[in-house]
Amino acid sequence: MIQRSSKNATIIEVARRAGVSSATAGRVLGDYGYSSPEVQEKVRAAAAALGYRPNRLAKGLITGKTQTIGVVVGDIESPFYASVLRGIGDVARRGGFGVIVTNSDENAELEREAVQLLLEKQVDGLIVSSTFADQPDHLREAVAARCPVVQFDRIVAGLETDSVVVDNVSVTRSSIAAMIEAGHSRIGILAELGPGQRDDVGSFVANVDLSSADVRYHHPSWQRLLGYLEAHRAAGIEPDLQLIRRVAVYSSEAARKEALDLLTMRNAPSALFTADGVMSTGVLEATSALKLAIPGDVSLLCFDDLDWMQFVAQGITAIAQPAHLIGAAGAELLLKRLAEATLPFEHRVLAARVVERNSIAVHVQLQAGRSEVP
Amino acid sequence: MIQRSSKNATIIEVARRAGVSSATAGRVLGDYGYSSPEVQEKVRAAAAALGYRPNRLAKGLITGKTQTIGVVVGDIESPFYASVLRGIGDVARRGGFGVIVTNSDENAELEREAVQLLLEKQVDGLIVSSTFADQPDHLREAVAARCPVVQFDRIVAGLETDSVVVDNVSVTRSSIAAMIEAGHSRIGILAELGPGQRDDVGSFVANVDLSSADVRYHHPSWQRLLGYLEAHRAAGIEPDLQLIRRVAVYSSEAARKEALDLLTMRNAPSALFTADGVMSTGVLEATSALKLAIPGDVSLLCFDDLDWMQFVAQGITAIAQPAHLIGAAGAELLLKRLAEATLPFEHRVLAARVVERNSIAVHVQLQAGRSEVP
DNA sequence: CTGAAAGCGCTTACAG
DNA sequence: CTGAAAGCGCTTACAG
Repeated sequence: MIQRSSKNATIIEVARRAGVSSATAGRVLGDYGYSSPEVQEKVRAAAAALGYRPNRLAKGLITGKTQTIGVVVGDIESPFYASVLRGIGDVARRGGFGVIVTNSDENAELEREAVQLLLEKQVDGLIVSSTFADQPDHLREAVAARCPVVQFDRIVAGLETDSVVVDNVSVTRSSIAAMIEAGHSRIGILAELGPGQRDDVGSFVANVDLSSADVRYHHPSWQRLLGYLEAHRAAGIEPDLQLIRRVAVYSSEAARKEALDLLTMRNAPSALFTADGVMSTGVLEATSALKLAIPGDVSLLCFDDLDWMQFVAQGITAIAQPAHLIGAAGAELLLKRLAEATLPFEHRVLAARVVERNSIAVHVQLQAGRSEVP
Repeated sequence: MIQRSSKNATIIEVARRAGVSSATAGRVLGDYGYSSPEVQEKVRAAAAALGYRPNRLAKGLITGKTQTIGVVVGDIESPFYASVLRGIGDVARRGGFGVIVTNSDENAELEREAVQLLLEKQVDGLIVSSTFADQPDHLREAVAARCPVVQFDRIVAGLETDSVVVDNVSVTRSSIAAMIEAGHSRIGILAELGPGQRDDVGSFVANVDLSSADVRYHHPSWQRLLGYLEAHRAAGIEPDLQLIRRVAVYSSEAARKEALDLLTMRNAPSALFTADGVMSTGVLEATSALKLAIPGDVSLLCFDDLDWMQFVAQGITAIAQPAHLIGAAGAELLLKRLAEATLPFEHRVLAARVVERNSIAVHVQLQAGRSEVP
């Protein structure tokens, strides 16, 4: 009969009931050290009778391991982060780890507080999409405290951590190349291009070294711009700065305005590339206001970190980040490092998938030419 | 100068450096008991110099409080649960709590393991959407171990817990009433109606006591059927069992088949009510296959626990659960109980919102009549 | 207001 | 293979 008392039985009580020392009871219950089969049976019986439940706090205090991963995301409500968390959670469960999740709201101070809390809770490792560009002191502290960190989506330079990102440059390059091949020569790009770069777009376009390793530290939307530029240069098309729209803030309202301006300009683009889901939403609002059909009047290719399914449902080609895999890969890297601290740091690059409706290839779906804007 | 050593300083080292006892250092750092201003200053300086970071494991072990909430959801990737988690996370942060999140995949065994893990980690309380109908032993154990539980979305009967749910019956009743008022007399309903009821639909319809308090323990889709029934009875319409479709599984594929059958039956309904987002997806696939317009040929009202925005974007009226508020309310209830264990248990019922595009009212948007099915 | 001592529930050397 | 003792990093009575 399992005892359902209010306070949980301890190893000492189990030991007393089994007639052994607490060290021995600990060995069989904690599954370490040696113990004879007879003793094991007695202890387990006593534990079951008392409804013994191990206290992981005490174990963590003594072993220095809590079997807990701390995660910092921008906003758990965003489909991208939710999916990443799913991937993390699956791998963590298999490894017997718990996951503490915190939202940073992409806010520096909240991120710092979150990391602090997680370190105080003695997490074994941290998986973070950091909002910091220059001052990642809190992450340095974590590393210094021997708490391994895995970065994903965005990478802060100069930290000794593993990382997982999507190959933004190459997947954008090949997708834009397909648009060009389909007959588009004037392709607009709408991207946040917010943080992480001091340059204005013009000097970025003029000066960026496409072969530099620093590209990995650019924020995703800048990397996507890079892929856009590479595709144009490969095709011998000089990119028109008028077609490159920096929305600067992560807001569909701002994107809508920029898109309206882009679509009604003289010599308007025949196709649009949006660097993320919020930008896409802005474009859809703009085309709806202008009564333009998509696809048809305008071809749209959407790099989506939000809910790409809704775009695909509308016949729009979307580049879907493997968000679930990002999380799983991050957690795998972390668990690997927890198992063996001496591994060299790993920078894992995942390929995004191009997703289309009815399996129509990108270059088929895209059409050159569009009707006049009213 | 902050020391960045690999192992963290303890209260004992801070005390030594400050020239006080560890008890005193603990008092000022832990913000409890008395200490003179001079001592406080010395201790704080020493702590800063050593880069002291409190170990919450040790504190938790001794106080019995970890400042951690455990949450069990079906799937963090679902927009409904993600939003609930956002609400929980916000309230938890304000209260200085961390949140450990686990996915049950609506699987009994995984849910049991998750709760077990959370209890071993000594969470202060649990917020759970349980998949269990009859055997919530794991939740009983939690309550017995003085770990307060808050249930949401679905409620298991017979547990001494707080709970937060949406008022499924009344919001469905009034929405269906609006459909009836708009001229629909044959309204189809597509609902999972899976777990939690032994009855078949016919005997449920015949026997259910609408005024019974047990209604709160029905699963959401059964409650929504109840609202559907109430609206019909209030309007003096005898519900046609042919129009009530039990999909039984939570699958859009199954919903699509059922919807196809419903829409092509003799005397087909002029309007459809779908009890959740997966059912809605199935209906949209079916109407698309039949080349029916929505709204127009068919009026659709969707009770959505998934991403209602995409339905609204298509001009469909949706009933949106206040998922964010569900989470916040759940966390608030929990924190309240943690502060004062003797409160009576609370069953909080939130009203869902009816969301429409362009503020068109439900009864305007719904139109009677539909074209023939090919 | 401060300190010495005990203890939270475990695990870890170290003897036997 | 088992037990007595020490200790993880804190907090809590209890004296002073």
